[in-house]
Amino acid sequence: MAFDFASIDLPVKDIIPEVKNHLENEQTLIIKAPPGAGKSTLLPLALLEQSWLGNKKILMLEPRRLAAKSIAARMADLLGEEVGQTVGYRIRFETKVSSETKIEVLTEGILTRMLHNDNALENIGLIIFDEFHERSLNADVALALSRESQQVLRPDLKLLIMSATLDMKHLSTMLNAKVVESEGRQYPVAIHHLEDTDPYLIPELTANAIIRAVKKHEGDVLAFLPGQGEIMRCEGILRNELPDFKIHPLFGQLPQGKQRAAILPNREGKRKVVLSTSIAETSLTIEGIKIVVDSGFGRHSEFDPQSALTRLKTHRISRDSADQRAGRAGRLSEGVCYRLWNPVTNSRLDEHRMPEIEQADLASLVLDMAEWGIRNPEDLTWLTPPPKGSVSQAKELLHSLDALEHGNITEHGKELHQLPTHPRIAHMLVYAEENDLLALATDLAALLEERDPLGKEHGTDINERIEALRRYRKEKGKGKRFAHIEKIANSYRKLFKIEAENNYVDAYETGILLAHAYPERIACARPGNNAQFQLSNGKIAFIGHKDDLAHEPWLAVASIDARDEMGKIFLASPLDPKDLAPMVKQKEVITWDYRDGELIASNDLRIGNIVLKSTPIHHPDESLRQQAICDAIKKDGERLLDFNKDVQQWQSRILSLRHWNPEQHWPDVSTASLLVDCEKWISPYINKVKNADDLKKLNLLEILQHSLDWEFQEKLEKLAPSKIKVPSGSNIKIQYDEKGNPPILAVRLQEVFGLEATPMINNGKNGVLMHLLSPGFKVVQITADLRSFWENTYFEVKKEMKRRYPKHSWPDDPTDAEAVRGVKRKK
DNA sequence: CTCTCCCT
Repeated sequence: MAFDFASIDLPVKDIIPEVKNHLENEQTLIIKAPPGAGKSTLLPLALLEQSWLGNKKILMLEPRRLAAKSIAARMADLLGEEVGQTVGYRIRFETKVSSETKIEVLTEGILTRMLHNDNALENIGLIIFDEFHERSLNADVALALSRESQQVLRPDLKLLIMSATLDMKHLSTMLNAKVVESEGRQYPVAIHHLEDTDPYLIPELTANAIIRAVKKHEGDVLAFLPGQGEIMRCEGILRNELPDFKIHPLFGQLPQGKQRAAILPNREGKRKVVLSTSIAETSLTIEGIKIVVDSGFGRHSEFDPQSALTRLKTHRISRDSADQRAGRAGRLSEGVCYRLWNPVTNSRLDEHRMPEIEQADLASLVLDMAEWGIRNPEDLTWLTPPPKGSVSQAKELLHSLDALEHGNITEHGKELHQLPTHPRIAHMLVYAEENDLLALATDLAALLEERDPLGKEHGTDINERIEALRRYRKEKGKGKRFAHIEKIANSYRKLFKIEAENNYVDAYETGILLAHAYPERIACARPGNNAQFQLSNGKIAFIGHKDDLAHEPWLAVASIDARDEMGKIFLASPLDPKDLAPMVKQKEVITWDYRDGELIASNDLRIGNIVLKSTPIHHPDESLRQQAICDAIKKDGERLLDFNKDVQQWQSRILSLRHWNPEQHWPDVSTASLLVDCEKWISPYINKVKNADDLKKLNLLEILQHSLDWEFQEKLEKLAPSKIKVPSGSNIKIQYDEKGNPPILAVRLQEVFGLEATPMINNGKNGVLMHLLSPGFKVVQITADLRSFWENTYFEVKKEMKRRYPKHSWPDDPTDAEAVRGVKRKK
């Protein structure tokens, strides 16, 4: 285990003494180091023989399997050893460690597993989080859990967080940790901002920028575009415009051979242009790039807790992503980067990429926590807490899979948690085990977890993929894609100790398995709507007209993009409705029909939102009826109820007081919060309501006034009156602002003759903003200080008014004159 | 009728 640091020249070497020093005394430390500093290989080796480590091990977390393996290999190489001796690695279904191993490189999800087996991580002395700036869900979970372990069980456990660009302040405050900063090894990159692109013109404008850049500069080009579609269009343009260049697309779905061709230096001696998705930002490195062209857009999936579906979104990238992309031009020598956005847009970019936890499916996380005995993930300390909506969706799903009961993990839930996969797939595997369908389920699990091995031209039937996988297995075929999937399927078979099956696939068996993994995605053809389906979660989805599955009456959907109006189905299987019998529920349903604006009550047989049979009910249960009305109000109350001007003023009066006098605790009567809690105030008034007309007729102002405590009602009239009496005798309505801005009193100038100063409200604490109007109700002056107006500006205004309204009275001393409503003739 | 990336 001899290792000579003197022979190595990497920037991170300079900070090693400082890091050692801090770790002597501190439990948690942050290292900020740009890529290329050498931190991932040198630091763990440098820390091996620290006395505080004793004979405990170092764990280092990596976001990707490939990185975990190659970093372990590099470290072993530096020690002159094989992987598995001093340095080993663990990724899912693959472990290379021995009793000698002191440094284990893991992918991030593995740590959570290890923590479950040994909460205290007894033989671990240090956990290193590499590439923490990527903020993957698993890294955030790993940090939260190891912090918990450090605080509760293992005060001697040390944590080292390494990151390239990150919100260091937030991180170091939250972890109460010092930051050590290292230089990078990076050549300067000259950055040029061009004009903003319209997202629809990305391929054309990127192509233009590339064509101009290759004329001005030497070297190969790497361009970042959001996705496959844009890459193909850009490629088409460049093939015509730059015939002497080698053009390489690069994205995840591309076969491995073509990916390699894009990454490796080309032999033909032609200059090269690589058109890539964000895959080249972190996962793949292309050597020899001197020019980066960045469209400024990327694509990512967003989880919608409402439907438990994800959707792909095209978004502007964050500044740290943009910097990382630009840095790709400066790895070997000086470079240049063209950005398709202007300096103003640049100043408005988000600083950091959004942490995955904010927009991910949290089912695994919530099950993990439940296994730890943590009922609410919010109870842990998070860098970014998991969003409430996603947490409650996850809980709901886990309850429906019988993994949780009243928030606690069940025996079935523990069984699911044991399996190294998403709870949905685990649930499917357990069902398969009980129904003798495991061989099929393991093939299916592997296919569901990985990228679709077949292209779009193959349609959406997942059974075609299973058959292709089985053919591959039987014929010992080639093809990297199926090799990868077969490896995972095989790992699952080993787990369950079963043999592979290579015979034909019963599509209905696939269907019922999928229906167990994705019960809310059971789909029933919509009568009369070709290739459209009603999903059990309420959503409508469509499939290509020419697709083999387009005419199936029932589908079990595996993969779907939520879209806005209608989801698009990517993978599914035919389904035999007879198999669904155990999932059919009888339910009395009362719903608000938004189209006709009335309540409908029926006794239904349903699978989620798919109605199999419906019998009308004439006298529905009163409490269900009321609940249905309240649900409708919650969803669409702003339209269903009569929020007229008077109601709005009442709301603004209270909201203003809420701002002005926080110590009085005025209730939040904004429309949104009223609707959320509508049961509390509207219930007594809706027992006769049957339809939209009845709702509209409710006197909302009266109802809301009654909902207020008597004390508040009185105070409201005193502190924020709805009207003010002016000298002319008119009662003028005050226009309050819901944000607490000064309320407006719009009144004709002549009606306030004799009023010396601005009227005050809220016990004399707040003045109104006077909009003084001409006799024709045009604003002639806005003032918060009436006295000053009379003394200064009035005479100017008077001149103008006299000219335009000569028949009216415009006295010289307005504070002493008689106020008038209409025309008062001059004497 | 636009499919990013990654992980137990």
